[in-house]
Amino acid sequence: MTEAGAWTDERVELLKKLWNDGLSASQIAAELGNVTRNAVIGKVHRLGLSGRAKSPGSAAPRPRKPAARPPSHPAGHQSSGSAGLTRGNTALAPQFAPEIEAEAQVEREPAPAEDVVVPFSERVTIMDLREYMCRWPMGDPTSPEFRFCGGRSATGLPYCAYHARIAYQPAADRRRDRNKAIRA
DNA sequence: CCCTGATTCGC
DNA sequence: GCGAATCAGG
Repeated sequence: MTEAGAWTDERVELLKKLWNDGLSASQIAAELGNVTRNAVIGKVHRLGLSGRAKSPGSAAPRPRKPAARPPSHPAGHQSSGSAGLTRGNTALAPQFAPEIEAEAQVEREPAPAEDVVVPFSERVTIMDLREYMCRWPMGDPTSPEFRFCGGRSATGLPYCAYHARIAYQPAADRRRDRNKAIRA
């Protein structure tokens, strides 16, 4: 039986596929199993796959990175039960170019408040809004009862995963979560 | 608060 | 080669 944390050809190929598909390192790690997102990223770099969705024209400035690493190496604290690598599996937004209608004037629907998807307890006012909270508007902004979704927003997104989908509605809906029943 | 990839460096 | 720790950013 091969080691679970070994990079076999199959795993490497799956890694390439998923990485090329736009999945995040943590998602790939969760999909592969028994590996951390760091391991995935490390392997990705080692394979030379780094820089997936970066600006090709602009060379990323890579000055110096002190990377001060203290001596003590605790290491080996991957709790979360045993093999359950299911922490923040937040859906990330695919990198698609926002369609801009320069000629046609598209009627903007006044973003129907999907109060049904967000419990009242989760809603927040602008006062309680944090950077990591979904800014999906709910209700009439002029109303004192105006609230925001307040859900956990994905990285770099103003909305939570759910509202991000509604807001952008990508042409090609990328399947995010896959039913992984293989967890015997 | 949460996450993302990038990099370093001991193993 | 591997990946935890760390950095830097969103």
